[in-house]
Amino acid sequence: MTNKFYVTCAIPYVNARPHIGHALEFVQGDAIARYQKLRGRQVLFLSGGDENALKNVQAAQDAQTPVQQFVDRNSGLFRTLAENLDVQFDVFQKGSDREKHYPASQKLWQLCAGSGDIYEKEYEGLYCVGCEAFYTPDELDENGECFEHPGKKLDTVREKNYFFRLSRYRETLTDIIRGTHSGYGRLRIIPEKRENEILAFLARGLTDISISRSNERAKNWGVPVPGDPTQRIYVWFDALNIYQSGAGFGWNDSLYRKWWPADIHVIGKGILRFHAVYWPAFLLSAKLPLPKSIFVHEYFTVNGQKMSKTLGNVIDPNQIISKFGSEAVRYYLLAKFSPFADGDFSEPEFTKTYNSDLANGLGNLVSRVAALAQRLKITPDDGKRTLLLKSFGDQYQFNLALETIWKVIKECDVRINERRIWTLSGGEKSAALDDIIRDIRNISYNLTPFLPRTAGIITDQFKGSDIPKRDPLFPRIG
RNA sequence: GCCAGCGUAGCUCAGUGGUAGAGCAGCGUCUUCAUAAGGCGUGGGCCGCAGGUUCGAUCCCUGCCGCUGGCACCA
Repeated sequence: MTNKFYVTCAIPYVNARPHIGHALEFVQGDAIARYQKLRGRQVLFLSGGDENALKNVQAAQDAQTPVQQFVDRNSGLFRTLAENLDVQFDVFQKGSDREKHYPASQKLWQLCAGSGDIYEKEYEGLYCVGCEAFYTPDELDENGECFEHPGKKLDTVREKNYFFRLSRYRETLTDIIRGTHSGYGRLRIIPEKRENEILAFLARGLTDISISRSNERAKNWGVPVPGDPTQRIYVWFDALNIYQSGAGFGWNDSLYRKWWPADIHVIGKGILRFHAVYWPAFLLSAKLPLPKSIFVHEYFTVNGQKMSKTLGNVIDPNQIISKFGSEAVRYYLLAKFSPFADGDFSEPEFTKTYNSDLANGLGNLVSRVAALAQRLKITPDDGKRTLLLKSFGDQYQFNLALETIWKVIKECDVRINERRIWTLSGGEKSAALDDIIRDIRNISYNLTPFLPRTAGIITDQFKGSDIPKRDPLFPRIG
């Protein structure tokens, strides 16, 4: 078995600021990356910025900022969020990077073209000049006009585009996702309900998709189509390829061969089709290896309502982090939600969780044991560890993994009470504490993927024979 | 409209063809080593509604109501 593990987070659109949903995905990806490191694998963890979309150009115009400057600034916001959460990307690949990403996308295009899967076709659609976008009839109101610009007739526009022969890959993709293909390994979609959704989608048949835009429509922004300076590569064909371009594709073959294919793509449910159908189809066409799995998380509501700009309830994760600390945010996001169901983010619930689990649970246990251990000789850390999370790597159910760890915390509290350790003295007391401290060392070890900073502090505090008393890890709030 | 899933204690959720479970919140109590923390105990549920199958259904089937997701070029 290979010992490398390549994990990606989705490449966020950088036309707006990051919200709490981005924080969730970053933290999930980071926990997976750190877990695989804990298991001894060499890990590459990537995200990036989807910077070539037309929406970025429009948002930049609204902000009266040059496009490159705009996407650089907004990409920076996502990187800052990652840093604030202790999410350590090894690579943050920008889509506007002309040195690595542009040639990588053009290479993918040429490989697909070489397989005969790219062809020219007249595209005809209803174009709204106000939005500078095409619409399908069902996206319009009863007057056949777009919702943003009522009263404005849409134009029927014809344009030459390049199309990708997606239809050709329906059966192959179905077999690969089912795990019944003879030549390719299974592309696993987690959880199963999302796999079923994709299989149902494939069963209905596929039509070819447009993968380029005219310079005019693309506002001269994006990766030029190889051999046709009048067209730009459509953002989806281009953005997915960041997973490869960030790992050497098109500019460093040995690096690419070391890491590709991705072991897991962490994504939100809204972009599943692009990852489970389009992306593997592009790779099949290019005769490149396919990713091994796709982890699909769901979305947050805020106090019971959908997050939206118009409602003004978009949660800025940086504010929550500065109020509660990054470790508390990581804990809340990972422990208190099923990754496979929508969850409601509310600050009162956050505070409750913080106090009961982190302050009263983990933090208090660490404090009380450190106090009990004062002026005693404790058996130093022997480095022996038990991985409590053996089943975690299958489905990545962060909430269940943390529940398992918190059971051990509870058991420690119970043992301290039952044995009334504070009434013991001398060797009896040291022996009883040795037992508890072994568990605490084990807790911190198992906590590493989820709360890396806290795990580090506890490991350091409990490594020697003299255990220092320190300030509370999580001071109570309220 | 069609397809899939969900609807269980105040809150978040687990669960099984045979007297309903956990965590948090509440209440009582024990304890004092600890961040007024910890342990133990306890109250509280027509298991969405209406039928059906069954000796027996929260769990299986049907219908209805409510919510969520999918139904192609929408990050």
